[in-house]
Amino acid sequence: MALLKKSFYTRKDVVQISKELLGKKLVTNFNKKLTSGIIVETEAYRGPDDKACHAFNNRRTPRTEVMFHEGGVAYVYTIYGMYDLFNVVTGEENMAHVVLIRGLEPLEGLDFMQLRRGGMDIKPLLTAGPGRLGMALGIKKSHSGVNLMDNKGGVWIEEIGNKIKDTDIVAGPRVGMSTAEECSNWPWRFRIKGNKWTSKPNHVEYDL
DNA sequence: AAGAGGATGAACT
DNA sequence: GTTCATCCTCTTG
Repeated sequence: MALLKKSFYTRKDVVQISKELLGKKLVTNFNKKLTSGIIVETEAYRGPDDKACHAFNNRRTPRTEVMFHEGGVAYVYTIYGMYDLFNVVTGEENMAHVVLIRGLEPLEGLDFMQLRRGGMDIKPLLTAGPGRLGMALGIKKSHSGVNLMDNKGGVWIEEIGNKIKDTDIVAGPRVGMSTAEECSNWPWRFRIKGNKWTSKPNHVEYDL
């Protein structure tokens, strides 16, 4: 097992990190239930100048506080009352940069994922979409702030030598940005081209 | 195949 | 009281 190191997470360019997270292996291990998958879709959020980010303009609240932590921890929050979305905190301390994980290709613990998803068949709907993959992996809001660079918190990310080339990545606008105006058009949503385990594109996408 | 509406709760104003 | 970085089910064509 090769855990991603701090030097990966603390770089300044959250968009670059978003692209590099594609092809990495995300693992959870709660109560001896090991589940894992390849990250196939990500979305970048940049606090200081990104209206779509919870921490826009460096706004600190009890919820966003963890985003200002040094890179390498998890940021998890509940949306619409029912879904816990998993984000990776990046950048140096006091930089509110995060990457939302939106799609996962299942690798291990498929049976646990199915159980957590109500006995659903093994098909893309099992883990395509941030709410779905959070549920399949058993990630909850209480995991916000856990360290991703060791396996003590039950959540971590591994390097498995699966390098994704720029030509295998497509970019597109982000989702759910009704109040974010011009920021909603920033092409900061990345997916592995042709991968079936991602959520559906909502707009035109283009090659890098 | 595509769209509408409901479920549901925490954070913020 | 309003706002959500969502998902699921039920409807229509």
